[in-house]
Order: sequence, then structure tokens, then C-alpha cells
Amino acid sequence: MVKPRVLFVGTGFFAATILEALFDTSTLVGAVTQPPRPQGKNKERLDNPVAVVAKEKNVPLLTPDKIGTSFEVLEALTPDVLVVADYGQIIPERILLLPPHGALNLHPSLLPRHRGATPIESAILEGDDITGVTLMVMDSKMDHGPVVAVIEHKLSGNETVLELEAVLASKAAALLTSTLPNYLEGTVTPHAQEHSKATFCKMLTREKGYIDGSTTVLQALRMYRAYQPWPGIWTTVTVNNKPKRLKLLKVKEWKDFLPEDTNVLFRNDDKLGLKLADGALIIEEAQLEGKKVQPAKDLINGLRV
RNA sequence: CGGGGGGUAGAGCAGUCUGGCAGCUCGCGAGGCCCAUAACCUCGAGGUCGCGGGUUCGAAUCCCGCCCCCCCAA
Repeated sequence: MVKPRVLFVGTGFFAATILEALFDTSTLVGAVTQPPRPQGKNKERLDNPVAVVAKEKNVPLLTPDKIGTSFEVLEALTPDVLVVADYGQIIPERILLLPPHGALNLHPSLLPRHRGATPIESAILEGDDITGVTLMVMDSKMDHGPVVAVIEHKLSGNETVLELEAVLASKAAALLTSTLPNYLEGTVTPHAQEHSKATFCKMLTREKGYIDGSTTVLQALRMYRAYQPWPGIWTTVTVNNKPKRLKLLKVKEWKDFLPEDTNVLFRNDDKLGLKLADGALIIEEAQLEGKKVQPAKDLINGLRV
């Protein structure tokens, strides 16, 4: 069988894992990814995961500011199909319709649940029992097209977003490579999503990681697992009469402990606690605004808890 | 020219505004107490107050320059 000519479009780790899998099972005519953005303290322009893999495998790499402007270039690559994962840009419909077999998208959730930018985080945040990866035909609306195939994944309730992303990425790669030939031969029939059951998730912001005394322990722990490494969970404390952000980098539940007349930040022996709505967290590592990461012991000493 | 916080004993921090004995908590050492302890008590060691210059009788503190760390924003 002739390997399909695939044009890959994606950006992050999830996408890069899929690109790697495609390398063996298809002819990659090109990889489109976001241009390198300045990041980190030195504002370095680092290659994203897809760019790294593409260079490693000698796949032609394209990094247009807007993919819509590259229509002619992409057309010249004569792909059979477009495979999109975690790209981070809206792709114009004329690009989606460019290859004879259209565009497929791998979305790390069980569509129509968690349409949008942060499906993996949302599954953890909402305490889903099960999630998965959906392979779908793209149409003009976001994560809206007919479903080609699905693979499920049961959640333990303890995984972090990074762990879950890694699992879903490899499942996505397996789902795509096993399904793509059948799709191209027309032996699988995509079926429409139940649009009435759709839920949507929005992009994350720093503010979403804020917790305080009105947050429940369950919420806080879900946020803690969903928001690593960014935006993380944080609260505010008063230092020298000024409010400061305290990033909570390592926490766990303070089991069997219900603080009553304590401050929001409190101490019990050598443990540092944060009082929440229905219990407390043990803070093991945190970072005060402008300071380095500190273990609980140093925070107790410095903050005079 | 992006906005801001910081550098003081091994660790984390006060003190700086308003110049006048180098402090706090922890750790470390010695001793004590105790059936016992990471608890408690007593004593002790440990400082180039980031670096350089200036003002002053006197600078961690005020002025000028420099180095380094971090938060936010992108």
C-alpha cells in the first residue's frame, strides 16, 4: 500500500508525539507550526516541540504567522490529507478543504465534551471519570465536525495534566495510525456529534489559579493537578502590610484536620497549613513573589507563621 | 528604554523611611531536664550587612555607579 501524503499542523508536546508516529506510517510532505515565540527570562526564541521533531526527521517545516497566508505553498505540497493537533490557530476553511481527503483533527477529549483550547485540564478540573481522544473531520466550527474514531482513557483522579497529556498523546498517535488508512479508503463513516451535549473550555489565565478560604479542598487539589506547570495555584499573603502572591508549588491534603480559629496560613508543629472552605492543605513548597522557591520550614521562619 | 520586589550568620527574614552597640526564628555546638523525644530550659560559636566609590565624628541605613536573584507583563 502506498503511504498517504500527510501535511501535519500542530505545535505542542501532544502534537509532536503524533508527528513522530506519522513519520513511520506516512509520507510527511510538511509540518506547519507556530513561529518561535520569545519565552523565558532571556526572551529566547526556542523551537516548539513540533519544530524540534520536524527538524530531527527532516520534514519540511513551515512557520507562518497566519496559516491562511500560506495557501499556495501548502497546495504545492499536494497532500492527501491534513492532520491537525494542538495548533493554536484557527485554520481557514479553504485550507481545510485543500487536500482531497480534507482535514482531520485529534482532540484530547471525548467530543462533544470539552471543545476548545484546554480539554485535558478541563477533564481533571471537572473530575471526569473518563476521558480520551477523538479523531474527527474538521469543519468551519471549532471541534464541531463528524467523529471518525474515539479511544477512551479512564482517569484515576490523581493524575496531573502533564501525565495525562503524555498518555493521551500516545493513545492519539495509536488511534491515528490505526484509523487513517481506513479513513482514506472510505471504509469508516464519520458520524455527527451530538451537538446539544457540547461543553466548551476556555484558555487558561493566571487568575484561574487563585485559591483562598472560599475554595474547597477538592477544588484546590483538582486545580493543583490541572494547572501544572502553568498557571499553577496561588493565594495571597500579607508581608510587611503588603499583599504578595504565594505560588503553591507542592501541596497535599491535610487529612483529618479541620482548622477552626486559625489564620488562613497556620502552623502545626513543623507543618505549614493553608485553611480552605472545608479543610486545609499542607504546603510543602511555595514561592513568595520576588523570592525563590522555599520549603515549608523556611516559609515558617521567614513569614513568622 | 516594559512594571515591580529583593541581596544582612549555614537557612529564612526584621532593621533602612527618621544615620548612633548586628537583631529574630530555625539550624549547628556544649550542658541541663526527662522513662523518652523532632518537645522544653541554659550557655555558646558563627557577619566583608552583594561589589566599588562618595557624604559624615559616625553608614546595613543617605548619595552615585556596578553585579546578581526573583515576581509580573510579553
